[in-house]
Amino acid sequence: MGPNVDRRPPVMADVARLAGVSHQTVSRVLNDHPNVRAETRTRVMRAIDQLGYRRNLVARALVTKHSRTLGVVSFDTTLYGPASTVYGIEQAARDAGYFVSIVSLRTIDRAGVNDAIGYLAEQGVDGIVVVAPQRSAARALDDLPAGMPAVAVEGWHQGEVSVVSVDQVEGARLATSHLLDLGHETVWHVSGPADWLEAEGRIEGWRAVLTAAGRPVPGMLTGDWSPRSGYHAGKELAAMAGDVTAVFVANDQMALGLLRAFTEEGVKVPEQISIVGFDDIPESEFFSPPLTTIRQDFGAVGRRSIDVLLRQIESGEALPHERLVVPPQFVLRGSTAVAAR
Amino acid sequence: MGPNVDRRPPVMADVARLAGVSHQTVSRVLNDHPNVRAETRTRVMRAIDQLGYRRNLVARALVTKHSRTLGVVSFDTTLYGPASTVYGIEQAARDAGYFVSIVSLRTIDRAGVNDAIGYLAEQGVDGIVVVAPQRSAARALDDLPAGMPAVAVEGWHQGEVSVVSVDQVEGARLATSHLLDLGHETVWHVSGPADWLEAEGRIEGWRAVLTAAGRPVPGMLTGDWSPRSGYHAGKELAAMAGDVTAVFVANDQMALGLLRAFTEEGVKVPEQISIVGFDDIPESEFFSPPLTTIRQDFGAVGRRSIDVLLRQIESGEALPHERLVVPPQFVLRGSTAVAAR
DNA sequence: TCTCGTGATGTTAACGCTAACAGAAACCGG
DNA sequence: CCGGTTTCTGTTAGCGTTAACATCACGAGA
Repeated sequence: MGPNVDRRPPVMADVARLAGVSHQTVSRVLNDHPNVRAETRTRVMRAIDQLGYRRNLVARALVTKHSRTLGVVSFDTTLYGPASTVYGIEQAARDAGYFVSIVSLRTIDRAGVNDAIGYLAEQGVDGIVVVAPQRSAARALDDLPAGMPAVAVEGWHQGEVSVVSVDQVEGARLATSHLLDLGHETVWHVSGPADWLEAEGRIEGWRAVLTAAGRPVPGMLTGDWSPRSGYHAGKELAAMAGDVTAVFVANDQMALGLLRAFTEEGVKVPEQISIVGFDDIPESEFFSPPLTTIRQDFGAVGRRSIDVLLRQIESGEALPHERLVVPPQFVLRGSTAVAAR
Repeated sequence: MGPNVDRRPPVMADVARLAGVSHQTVSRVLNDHPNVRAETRTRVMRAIDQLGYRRNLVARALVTKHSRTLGVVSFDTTLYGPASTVYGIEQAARDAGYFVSIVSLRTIDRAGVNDAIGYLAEQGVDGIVVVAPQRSAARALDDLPAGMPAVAVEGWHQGEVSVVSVDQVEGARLATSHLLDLGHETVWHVSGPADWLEAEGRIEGWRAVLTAAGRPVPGMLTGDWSPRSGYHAGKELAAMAGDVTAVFVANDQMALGLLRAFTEEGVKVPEQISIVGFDDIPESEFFSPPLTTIRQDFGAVGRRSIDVLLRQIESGEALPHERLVVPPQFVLRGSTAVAAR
């Protein structure tokens, strides 16, 4: 057989031998070190692609102490919100030259988040993004490994890490005010599950607007984000037909469930009841009627969180904790109308 | 200050010193080597959590040549299908003790997929899953680094890798046959974009059933998976009202667009036109009317692909290429009805 | 001409871990 | 009670890279 009998992938020393230089010179070429003669550089480059050499980032990470990998801990990345956020994170990270290692938790609790963070730390990530939309999960950030740069997304504002999130309270304000402006006496709310920070923020904003306007605050229905739970809430609301004229639903999927229930019960939207959702999922525009909703810019959240994290990593120091808020946007469509009188 | 002045994280040697053993013994404890005295083991364990020691998997990977990390290359993980598949992959991988490093491509072409695979290879992943739903992307698998275990998901059946996918052709058959069984003369089709393997499979199954039944094959409309493109297709179809009585739409999101267009044009579903979708996204059950569709078990696809990949990795050999097919499932709901006569 | 700085390269020593071998202690049957 | 096996532990040598320092050649300024 020929000279390369072994199928072992080439290493730096092989390239060096072929190019007639030392392995350190090869390293310098690869890392764009300035002090390399142009001719030497091309000779090395030629050797590199003659051998099909790829550098071993594991070995590199061992000596530099930087893996250029970021860890992401998330929850049910099947949902539109988390999926979009993680996508934004991944894009931003890759643009900055970082890899992303993901752990998607099935259930989200402090222990689970802690384990995930632990694994990622062992694996040598340079920093961690935790998408922690639940209070219990957010608390896990209190016991991060010392010195590990981290950022929370949609998390809690208190504690030892920076947080990036959409302004949920403001979004709920926009939704509720819009309905009040249309002349509705008050606005009902179908909320997300307890313990979810987003659900809490939306409740807070909704309640604040009603209170400020001196309106009665109706009892609240609680769902679990799923269309099915929205459907059940819709059935209840339909039974109270006359009383209810406006509903702010904590996400678009539940709003779809409401729409379905109302259709079945012969309640007309927006003629009898106005509905505002939250998220602006791609489907919302094509509901019947098209859904008025609050858009969250998940991509921006992902990008901002990587900004914050990389600033921490690259400074090497423990920077003061920031709280970045991405504004939500009101999207007017066909599910809301002036209150009937 | 006390004895640990430096904030450098502890290494194996520190544990060894504290436990009064050699670092190798610590390694043996960590790797569950059988030949360690019980008492020594507990002494080491005590030292480990006294110091808060975590092993450095980078160093470990350098010597073992295994990172226990899998690479995943995917495309637009914001869509329900890819998101669910990636979720399934991640779950299965973690259950098997592997990490997952993800690259989400913005646009999917051969060069992009190749780059992604290259990065992952440098990073030292033990194997790669490519979610390659487009012909062009699937072709990138032809030039994988030699000896790199890999599996394609929703990919092409030909070439040098194993493939796991849902049986698209069969799904389309189920949809089309159902409509024919209801007495419709023929079935129209709104397909996915050209070059997508799933779109092609669905067209093939649809056409096969019509041909086999001796029915005319109507002209086909082409969308891009988005609700909006379905909406446009719906407008066209509505204009041909009398002629069209049944439509098989290549995914649920486009079906939603059709539904919206039909509502606007006063076309009643299912009374005037029956519709079958594809995917069974969580929203479909709450469309108006609830959508009859074909369910894809994305989770199963993810799990099977990890099975195949790990078998390759752990055997260490180039196994024969498999083609695993996950059956689709017909879901009857309210958007289809017996043909009007 | 001599020195000194600078640029280009080479040499050596880590990084933190596991593999491979070596040695010591304990156990066994004849 | 002795050779041989088994069980436990230690020592040494890498894995493939970069950092730090050493070396060498060359040209500029005195």
